[in-house]
Amino acid sequence: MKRTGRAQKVNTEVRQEQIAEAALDVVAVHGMKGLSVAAVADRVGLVPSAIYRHYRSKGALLDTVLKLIGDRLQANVTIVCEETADPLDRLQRLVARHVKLIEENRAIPSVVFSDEVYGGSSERREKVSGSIGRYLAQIERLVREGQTQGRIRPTLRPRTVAVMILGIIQPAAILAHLSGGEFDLIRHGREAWDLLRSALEAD
Amino acid sequence: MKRTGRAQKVNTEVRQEQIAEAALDVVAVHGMKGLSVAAVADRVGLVPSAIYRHYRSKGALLDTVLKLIGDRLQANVTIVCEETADPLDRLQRLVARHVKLIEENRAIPSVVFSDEVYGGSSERREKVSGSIGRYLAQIERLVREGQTQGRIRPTLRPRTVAVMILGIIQPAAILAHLSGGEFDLIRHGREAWDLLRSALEAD
DNA sequence: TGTACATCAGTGAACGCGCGTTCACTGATGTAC
DNA sequence: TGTACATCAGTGAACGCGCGTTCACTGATGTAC
Repeated sequence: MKRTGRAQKVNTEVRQEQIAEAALDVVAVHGMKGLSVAAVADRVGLVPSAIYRHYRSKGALLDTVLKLIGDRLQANVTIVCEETADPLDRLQRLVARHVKLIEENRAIPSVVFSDEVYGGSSERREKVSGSIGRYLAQIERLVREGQTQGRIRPTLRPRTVAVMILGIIQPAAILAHLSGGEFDLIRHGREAWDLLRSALEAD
Repeated sequence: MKRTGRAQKVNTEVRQEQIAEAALDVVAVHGMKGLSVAAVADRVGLVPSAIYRHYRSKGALLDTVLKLIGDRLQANVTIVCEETADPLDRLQRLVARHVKLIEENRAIPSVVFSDEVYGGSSERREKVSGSIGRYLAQIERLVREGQTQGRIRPTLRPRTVAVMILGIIQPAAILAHLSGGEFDLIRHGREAWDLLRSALEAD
């Protein structure tokens, strides 16, 4: 990542997005500990102080990255709802997309569960909490639809099911990372969903 | 946490444990970001440099804390195996104990999934990976026992089930923390286990 | 039982590194006339 | 179409804070004789 000569001037809105993406890349490679302003700047081909032309602070950059991630999760919900009408199929596809999103973006768990969020300002924690809450609410909605249509057992609490669906993906993502890619994320997603689905389906 | 006067001299082995416990406390209250040598020393009633009489470095302290956590997880497996012989009951009790352990020790997820482990030296990551791997292996063993006894469907892959059991607890723990204790961890543990159990049981 | 010495935990001052952030300056690009 | 000026992204040096770590010193406790 050598910088040679002066960087080209680029419109702030474009740079902001470049920088946020670069931050995700840096985390994917070097982990949250490696997420320094210098590293991000380097990746974009800028000097560290240049970052401050586009973000008020490192925290503001982090907030943007978090929003980016939240938006992508939300987008998946929209997409699967367009792909199929069947609630169980929607859930199945959502799991698959979530797994794929994390596979292609190894940085996501690191960022979302980082100390900066997890132990940081209550404001940032509340924002992430809200983001996850909205995602869960969408899943619950799908579950309820399935119950209305008699496809999912009506005695199940939608929230419990929604959190269990997160539970298919999250530990798997962490194991995949810790084990250095030895763990088969996609396979687990498929098998765990099949198992959960059999428990959800109405007789 | 005022220190008044010189601290009492205490045997190293005792101090080491005090310090490790103090570290867990500090993380529980202030998160991983708040885990400084100074904060830990303060909690024990020592001066920061005194920590180095008992640990070679902050990293060595962290390793001890990780071992402490790993040991407590392992202990739960031993206990539930003594409490009952039925594989499904063992698993159920293990889930309950795991949930309780995290409820009483909010620091655990913060430490285990911290950047220091997650993005840190591969050596530390491998140690934690091994710890979790061993825990999973124990759960798999219980699942296999259940299958041998015809209580659990033989077509299920033990590893998938084991990871799903982690998946009951882990996202719940994170939600509980992020939402500021609004999320009912124990209730989720119970309901999610009931749902999973119905999917596991042989007809 | 008393004395001299070794050991070892605790102390406080100081160091140094990493890193986020600031600031005066540069130079390119767009705009007004 | 050309000139003067304003705007704004990029630069590099410097600052300062937090924090892990070191080190010479202290003083209590245990041990040898």
